[in-house]
Amino acid sequence: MARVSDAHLEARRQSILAAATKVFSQKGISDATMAEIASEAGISPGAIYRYFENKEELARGCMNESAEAIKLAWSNATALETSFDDLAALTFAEIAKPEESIDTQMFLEQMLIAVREGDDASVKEFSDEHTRVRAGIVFRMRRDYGDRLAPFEVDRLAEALYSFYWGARLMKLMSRDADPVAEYHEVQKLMNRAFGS
Amino acid sequence: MARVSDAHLEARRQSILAAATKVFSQKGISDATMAEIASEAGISPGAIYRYFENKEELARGCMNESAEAIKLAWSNATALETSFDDLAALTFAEIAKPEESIDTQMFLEQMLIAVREGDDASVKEFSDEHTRVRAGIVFRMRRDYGDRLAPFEVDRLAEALYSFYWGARLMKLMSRDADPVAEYHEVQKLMNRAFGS
Amino acid sequence: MARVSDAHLEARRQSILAAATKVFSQKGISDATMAEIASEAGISPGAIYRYFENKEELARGCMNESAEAIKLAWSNATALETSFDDLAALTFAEIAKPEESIDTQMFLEQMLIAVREGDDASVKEFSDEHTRVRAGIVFRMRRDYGDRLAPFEVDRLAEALYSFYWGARLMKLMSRDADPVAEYHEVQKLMNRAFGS
Amino acid sequence: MARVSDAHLEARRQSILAAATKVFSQKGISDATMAEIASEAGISPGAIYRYFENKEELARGCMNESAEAIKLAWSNATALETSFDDLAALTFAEIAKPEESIDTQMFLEQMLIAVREGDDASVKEFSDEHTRVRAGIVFRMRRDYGDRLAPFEVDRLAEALYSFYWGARLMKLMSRDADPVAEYHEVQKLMNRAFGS
DNA sequence: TATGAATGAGGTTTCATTCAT
DNA sequence: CATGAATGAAACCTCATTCAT
Repeated sequence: MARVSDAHLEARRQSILAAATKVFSQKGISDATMAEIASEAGISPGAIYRYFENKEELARGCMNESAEAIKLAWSNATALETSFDDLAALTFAEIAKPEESIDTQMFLEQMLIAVREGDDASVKEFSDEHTRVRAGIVFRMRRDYGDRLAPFEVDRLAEALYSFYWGARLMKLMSRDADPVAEYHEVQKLMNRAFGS
Repeated sequence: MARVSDAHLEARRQSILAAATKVFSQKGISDATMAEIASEAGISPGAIYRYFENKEELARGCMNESAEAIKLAWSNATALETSFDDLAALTFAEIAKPEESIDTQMFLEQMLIAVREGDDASVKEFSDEHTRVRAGIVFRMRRDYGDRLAPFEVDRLAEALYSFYWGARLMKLMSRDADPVAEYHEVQKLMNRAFGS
Repeated sequence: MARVSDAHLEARRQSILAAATKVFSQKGISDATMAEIASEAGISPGAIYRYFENKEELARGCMNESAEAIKLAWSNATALETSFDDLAALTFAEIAKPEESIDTQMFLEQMLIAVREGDDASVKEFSDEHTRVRAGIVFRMRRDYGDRLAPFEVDRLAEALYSFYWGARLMKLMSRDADPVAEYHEVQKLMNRAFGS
Repeated sequence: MARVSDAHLEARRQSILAAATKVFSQKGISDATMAEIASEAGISPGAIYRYFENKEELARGCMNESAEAIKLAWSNATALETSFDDLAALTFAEIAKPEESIDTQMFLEQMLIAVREGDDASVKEFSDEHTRVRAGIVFRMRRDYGDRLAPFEVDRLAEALYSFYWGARLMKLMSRDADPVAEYHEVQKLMNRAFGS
């Protein structure tokens, strides 16, 4: 079965990742078994090890690539023309999607592991990403609201908004009734009135 | 000998819970071992089973009892005289304390487990508690801000504030630089301006 | 089954070592399985790990303690009054015993492993022991043969005799017909004539 | 295409054997992997199976072919004109070469396996070879020393010398400081004096 | 009632071997 | 003929739980 195309290999890698993500989010990383992931992926346990060094690396590979677009947009990299408000609305709309739950779970679990183990490198990775996103928030707020932000410490306000974002993800994970879009709508009103509009 | 025994038993139960909470939050529930918890509690592994049916029940027993005071205060049960703003300030000050991290971790892990396992009973427990706290927020906001809340859907606003609270806990867990008190201060300004004050 | 006497524990440790030695010498260290050793010792696989960190340490624990007496005797430590010739005769008589085979096998295997892995610490341990024994040979030869050794480099002669000793063990391992005692008898004659008697 | 193919095949077979010998002596037969041997040989794991039935046969194929010349010389087959002393000196000089270590290791490991497994056929093969070499020693000693050997049981003396030879190989394996040539030099003096000369 | 030695199922990982390409 | 991806049977080791003391 040698000399399989690179595309085939990549496809298999992805199918393992998909299977792993599914099983990890159902059982948790520790309690998920490689055998179950293999079975879910339709291969043998040993085969996984041609694609991933070990369980830990497989788990790392499952890390949230999905919300990549949103993260990129905020990180100043793209979507510079989009208004703060539009991008925020889009972001909270994204959370509301049910498929986001798995990513939220994976993120939380990986984050908990990193925090527990004092894995500073991983924690810093999370942290840096947050910093970039918050910088994007600050940039857009200043651009869109200008002097009206004068009474605020914009950095901390951005931090609060980012906290709100993650909290909303968390609440959505726990409760189907949570409505991130509606929540943001109220915060939006709050800001509009506070900034004078 | 009954009552003395009972006191003893309860004390030991608590010491096991304390040890378990410490170890669980360091290693995660799955990776923590009963032997390590026993050693931390200064007893033998076998003894734990006199107090808890098994590891799972022990983990359940570790559920965050600590922020009980704050939760009670919001749940309308007490502190009725305290203003929304004061109670909120107090609440965010509480998060900032380093010892809160362990509770945050325990909560997140237990919540993740409940979500994964589709353990609706546990999820509902979390949910109900959130509902009570949100009701407390709504009650205090209405009382303190009255008509000025007219443009808002207060329930959703309370939901947003509660999301913000949890998000702030999450951020604090990941980063020592996170400053929940400062974050809330900005949100406070936001509300003051939005509600006219 | 707690609070077992230290004697009981030590007895179990010894029975594990005996079982391991048997299985290791039958299958080789790599191919022996912990399950088989456990079964041979009449316990469960897990129990072994209360007595030995892992398979490697167990193998180390099996190292030849049996010929200890002979080694000590040569190492100048004791038996100072015994003549070179008597001690040598005793030593080769020891090799001839069938139970020595297992020790020879264990020694060779452990030595091969150490050499392969470049485990200098272990190799040095073997080496140091050899050095001590050779020093004992030299000491006794000088004492017993005095000036008659003048034409010889006694250190190298001792080295040769020690090589001969190990070679005789090796031959005995491979062939039941090998007769270390008879071999030594010829060497003895060689020495007697060479040293003038 | 037959003959060209055959040459090719034989060349590849030899390169696999060389690779296997190297890896086996580094890791031990059990711990060496077919993948590593293949990689060392510059081919794919699957290809090995065209040349060798399985790992065991490959290991058997690695058996010491190197010291063949020396073994042949002693086995009376050739070098009949060489004196005992010259051939012995040559033999011990050979051991001193560093590349001999690998053969010594391979021999010991294979021998250990044969002994363990009660593989009488293999053990007999070793044994027969030893018998042939010892016969060569006896032949040459009688020829060169004649009546002066009268006081000795020449067969056992030859056995002792052969043991010494293997012991010297063993010592050289363990210690760079071992000096088989110097060892033999002392034994030579021993014999010269013992045999009168 | 507490102890801690023992159990044994089960998890991760390795690797000889096969076989589709 | 060669390749190397895949298999799947074990192996080592862990640890929740039990129970004799």
